[in-house]
Amino acid sequence: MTKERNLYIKKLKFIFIIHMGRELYKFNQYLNESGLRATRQRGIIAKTFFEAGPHISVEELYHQVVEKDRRIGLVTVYRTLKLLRGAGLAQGRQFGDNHTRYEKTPGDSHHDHLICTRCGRILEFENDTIEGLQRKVAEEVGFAVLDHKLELYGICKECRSRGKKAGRKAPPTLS
Amino acid sequence: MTKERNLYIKKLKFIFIIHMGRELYKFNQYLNESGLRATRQRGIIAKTFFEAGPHISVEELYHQVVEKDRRIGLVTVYRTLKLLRGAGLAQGRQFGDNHTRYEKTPGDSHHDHLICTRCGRILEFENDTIEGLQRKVAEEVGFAVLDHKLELYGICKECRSRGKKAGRKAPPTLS
DNA sequence: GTGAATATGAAATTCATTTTCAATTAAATC
DNA sequence: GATTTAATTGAAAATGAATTTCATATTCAC
Repeated sequence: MTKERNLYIKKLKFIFIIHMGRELYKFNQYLNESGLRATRQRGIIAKTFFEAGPHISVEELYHQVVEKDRRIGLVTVYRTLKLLRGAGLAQGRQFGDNHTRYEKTPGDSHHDHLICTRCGRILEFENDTIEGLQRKVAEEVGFAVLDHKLELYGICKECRSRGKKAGRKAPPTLS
Repeated sequence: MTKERNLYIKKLKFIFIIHMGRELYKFNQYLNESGLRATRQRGIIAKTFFEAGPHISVEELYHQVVEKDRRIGLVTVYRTLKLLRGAGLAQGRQFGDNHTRYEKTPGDSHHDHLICTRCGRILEFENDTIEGLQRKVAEEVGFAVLDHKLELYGICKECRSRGKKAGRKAPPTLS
């Protein structure tokens, strides 16, 4: 009976890991390798983070987490985000509004941001030519680029057409 | 006697303004136009700022200011920097180390940054081709760019050659 | 010189984030 | 399954960059 039971438990674990998702699996791997615990709270927070839209703030993530488990504290969200950063699964970004935004670390790709200063919307883009030129610029001064940030601030398409509709009036406040 | 005296005072003011420097003059203009006072503290702080090296932190600016006038408080430095920003004469920058750096707002030009993650040195660069491509990328999605930030993080020339000299040893700590 | 209103410095406060501490809990071991 | 160890948690406290409050000082128009 014991062999069958162990086999049954192994099957359960296997199904659980498959069901978990790749990023969550990676996070658990990181925890194990680092001698850290895979707690319920960390699981919920990480899962919520990986399912969240891009550029989520701590406050927002906390709200989403609390909907799943009311006992989780804000501190634990901060701590788990720090771990996710350490695991290379999350990156913090600051777009000048005092609220750090978190996004999943891209795999092998890298993207940059267009930030609408009117409505706060954040768009992503990629351009290989720009990235190549960046590398070239850096090499000219003997600088080895490891990472970069390119942020374009302006008015998005929607706000622009909204501005036209409003005519000469002040644009709507979207604070 | 009164006419000669007024003429003499006008001459003094003229010489003072010439001696002041262009940026300081602009700051004073901004203060006047805004109905704000041109105080001794603001003058010292602004002058110190305009004479300081690029990418100065608040703490550093405060230290330099205090060497000129010990009675000036840190709060006044913050306040004056805020005014300088409002006047379009200063810009704050965050390179991810929790210390806002301030630099003079460039006239009609714009520059970007190379940041050495090892020694903290910050270099500036400009590349018109990249800027043109940025504008093009944005236009493709109907985005009107007003401002941008391009930051390249990596290892500077000096740290790279220092790394070679150190051979297999850990590079020197420059914190 | 006068006086209204801005500005200052010190202390207090705010806010995003981190640390402390007592209690809880995950996971290794038996 | 029971025990043990040490990581982890949540609440409260603390940190640090930046801002606000408040009584006093100061600028600048008249």
